[in-house]
Amino acid sequence: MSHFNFIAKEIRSQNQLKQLHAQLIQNSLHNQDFWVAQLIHLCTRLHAPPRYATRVFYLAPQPDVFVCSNMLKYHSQMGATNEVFALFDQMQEANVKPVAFVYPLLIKSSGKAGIQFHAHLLKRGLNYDKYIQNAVMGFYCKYGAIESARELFDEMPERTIADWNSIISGYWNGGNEVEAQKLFDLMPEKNVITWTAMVSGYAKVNDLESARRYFDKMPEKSTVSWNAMISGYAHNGLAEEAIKLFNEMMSFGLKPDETTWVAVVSSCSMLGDPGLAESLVKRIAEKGTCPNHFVKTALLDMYAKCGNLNMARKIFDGLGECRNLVTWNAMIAAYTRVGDLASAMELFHQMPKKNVISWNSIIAGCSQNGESAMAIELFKEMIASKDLKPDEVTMVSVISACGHLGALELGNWVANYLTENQIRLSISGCNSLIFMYSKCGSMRKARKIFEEMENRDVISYNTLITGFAAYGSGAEALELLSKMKQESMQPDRITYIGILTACSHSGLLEEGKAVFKSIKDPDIDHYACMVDLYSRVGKLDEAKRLIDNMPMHPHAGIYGSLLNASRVHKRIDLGEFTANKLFELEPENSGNYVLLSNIYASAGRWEDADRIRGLMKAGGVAKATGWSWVEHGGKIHRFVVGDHSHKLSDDIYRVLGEMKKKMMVAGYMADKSCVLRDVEEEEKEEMVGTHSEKLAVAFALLISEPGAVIRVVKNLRVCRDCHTAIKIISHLEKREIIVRDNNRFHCFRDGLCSCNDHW
DNA sequence: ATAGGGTTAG
Repeated sequence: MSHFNFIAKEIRSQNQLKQLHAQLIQNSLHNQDFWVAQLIHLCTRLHAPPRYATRVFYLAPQPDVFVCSNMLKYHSQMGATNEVFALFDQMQEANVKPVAFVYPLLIKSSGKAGIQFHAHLLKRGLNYDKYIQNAVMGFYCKYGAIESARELFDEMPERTIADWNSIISGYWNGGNEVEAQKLFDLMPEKNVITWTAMVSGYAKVNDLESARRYFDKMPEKSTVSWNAMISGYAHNGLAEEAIKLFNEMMSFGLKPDETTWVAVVSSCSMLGDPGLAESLVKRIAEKGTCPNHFVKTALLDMYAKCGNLNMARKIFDGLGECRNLVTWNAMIAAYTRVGDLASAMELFHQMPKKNVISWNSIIAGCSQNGESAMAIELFKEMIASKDLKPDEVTMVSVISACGHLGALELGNWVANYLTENQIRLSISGCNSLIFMYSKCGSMRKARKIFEEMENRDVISYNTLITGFAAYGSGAEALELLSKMKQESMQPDRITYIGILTACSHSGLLEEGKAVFKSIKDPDIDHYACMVDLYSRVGKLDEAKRLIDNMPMHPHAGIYGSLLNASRVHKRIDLGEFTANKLFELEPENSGNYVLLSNIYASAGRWEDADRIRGLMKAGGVAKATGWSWVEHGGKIHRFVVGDHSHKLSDDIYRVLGEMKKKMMVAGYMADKSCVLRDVEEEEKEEMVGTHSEKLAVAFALLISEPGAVIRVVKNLRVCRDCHTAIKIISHLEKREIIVRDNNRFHCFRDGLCSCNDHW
């Protein structure tokens, strides 16, 4: 027996555990209470799967108090509350009198019902066992009832170091740095646990300098202390620091344990460096550490973030019964990161249990992969089930989805949900609200959120500036820039892109030039904005000169502005030049062919126009599919050219027909005669009017209150024909129509559009 | 037997 006892202490992996198990069977020791208790103890230490642990438990014909207690501890560690209490009931039925140490476990497992359990213990007079007292205190700390914990602490006739440590951790738990510090200074005697609690406490409130100060001052350090410091760095995104400290730990000849590896591996995930990942895996193998499921999950995440999805999936599959919520969530996030929503969705539906992070992962995944409507549907599903409360992360994704859709009704509903459910937003949460209102064209509300924020970061400014830029409010954008300077907030490259775009959309040439001059290191995007600005105000030769003199290679976006301006100003020479550059840079973009063809057409050079159209067809260049949508009744109604899929399709076409008739009668089509020349039937159909924009506007006319503002969103640029048509509709129907395309707003009122585009 | 460190989402 002593021989096996020695072996038991050396067991470090589940495989070794199974070997020991086999040996016990050979020696017919496997069903003795002592050994069953030992095996269960090892299951707890090694996080063995529940199926195995349960099998071991049933080996004992009549489990004694130790077998039961160890099993209870196992269940407690696995968070299997039901099993903990079922076993406790069993023990009472079998008259196995629980030893004191079972009670702390029961308190831990009883969750928020622990308070009743405490009463139960008081009744039985068990309250004065020092372990139970400590456990009750720990319970109060865990659920944030720090005052009750303190009451117990103060009433204690004598306090152990463990009691001091518990109460200090309790204060750290609630982020109460001051009180934790006070008690630490008051403590008559401290141990390594006390010091480590201080390190991890400061790390928790993101004060890594103080954490490090305590870490360096510690009279002795355990592996846990090192882990606390390394994880502290990892949690705060300081991956390099974490790895540096880990190397230092190794140079002291200390042995890293699983927790160390978890922190180091997760730091490596942040860096996304596949080479580092590979060397790390090698080091883990060299050290002979057998990765537990924490390490494996961290490795899974690391492989996924370093681009090796196959390896990640292999670990996921290999984890089998050890898969938990975190593993599933990590794998789902891995798929959404590469845009594989189908696989992510499949896993999401397969997972046996979900938590807030599961929902957040899938909602954010949809939101970031262009499936905003799906993100909102999932959110509705989440709150309908009522067993999980959305948090700020959920809301940020949902708010951002509303923004992408331009769905103001939904956005307002979500904002209401925030106040009703008292979800506080941090800076980035408020930023997402600014983004949402900006994208919905509600600049007044966007500004209000901005102004009511207690603290703002550069992203707050950039988001609002970008909003004003899209809305064509150059003056407001410039005002924000000077406000930034007043408040000594440093503008970054995004700020300047926003400001220059704003100048461009408002035709503020001199202001734009001055800002451009003030940028220290303008990059290619700033040049692109300037080319756009010159182009829009009609200074095409200056735009060309800027392109010729810029210190970097121009990209497609730069020529794009100039090509469009060449069409507006009928500059065939520049149009040909820029179009040819663009055919080289992005041969599959149909827009460039269409633009050049239109330049020729407007000059009456039909043969050239046809030649370019032919070139496009020969090159197999397909037009990008455009769609438009309207928000109504909390739903998104989407349309494509010639769409008949909508429920109200017949009515929509009726309204559209009426519009067309009115337009024809009023003679609006006259100036468009050039486009109604000899074209193919299919093309004519498109030009006359079943564009997605027109269908969306017709739908909005059909369902909205008379006189109400119509809001339409288009995924691509609003096309020229539609622009003209919507102008006319706004005049005929006396309606304000706001159309948002991929980068700006067109506000149509009484036959005019707010944008400076010359079609 | 009680107290300190762990993986996932914006």
